[in-house]
Amino acid sequence: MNILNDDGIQGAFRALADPTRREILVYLSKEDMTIGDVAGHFAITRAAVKKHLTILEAGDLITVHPRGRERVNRLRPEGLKTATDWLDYFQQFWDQRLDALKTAAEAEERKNND
Amino acid sequence: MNILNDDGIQGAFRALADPTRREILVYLSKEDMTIGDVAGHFAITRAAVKKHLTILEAGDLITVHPRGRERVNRLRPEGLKTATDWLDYFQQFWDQRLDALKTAAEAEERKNND
DNA sequence: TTGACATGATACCTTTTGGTATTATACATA
DNA sequence: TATGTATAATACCAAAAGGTATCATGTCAA
Repeated sequence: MNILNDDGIQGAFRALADPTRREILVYLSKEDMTIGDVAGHFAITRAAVKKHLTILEAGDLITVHPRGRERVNRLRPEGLKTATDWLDYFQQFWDQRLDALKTAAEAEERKNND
Repeated sequence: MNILNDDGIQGAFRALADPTRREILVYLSKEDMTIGDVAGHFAITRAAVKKHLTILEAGDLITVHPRGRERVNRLRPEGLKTATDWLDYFQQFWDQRLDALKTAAEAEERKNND
């Protein structure tokens, strides 16, 4: 239970919950981008993009690097790993239980399909 | 971009965004539970738990099986795999780019730390 | 210095979300 | 059948989320 309550997980999953933010991560996976660059790919205002980037930064999924009057947003793979690690906890006993769960579920189905 | 826009991803990540729901998933990973069972572990009402379970079901993270007057909630590992697969897309080029990103980032740091 | 431009910061609006309270329905059992 | 129990379904509320509009700030360049 301690492993699962690590701090940072909430920020990461919160940031990942929005489709626009996930799409931003895809863009940033290919190249670093300024706010303007990112906003160019969406039909929302720069201010809205900025909010998304702030949430992504708060979730440690990106880092922001001032460069002159611009701010370059860069993917932070380690942050995404936080979410991956949490889900991997489940994978551990999927491997153990997946078959058992499946057969048990199917047996239940047959039993309950009256 | 198509792989990443698969349907179901939004439901899964939306469901995972709430800490109570993630904790419910941990409980369900150990044993199937009725709504009452789950509610027994939290300080919120049954109705609130029911809402969380509805969202988890909508995200295909659990399945619900009526058994008499009870409803048994069961983890659905395949649903969690939806989120894992999406994150794995990033892992692919972490492996390719992680070192490059790190060294590039450190170089940027040095360049920008005036 | 002055102007253009990229971003930051608020204020405000609407929708969604997490929660409670309440009432209704279904079912096991005495 | 009557009754207690498990869940369903609403209605409602407060807070958070996603968005726009607006104005301030900082920086590059002429």
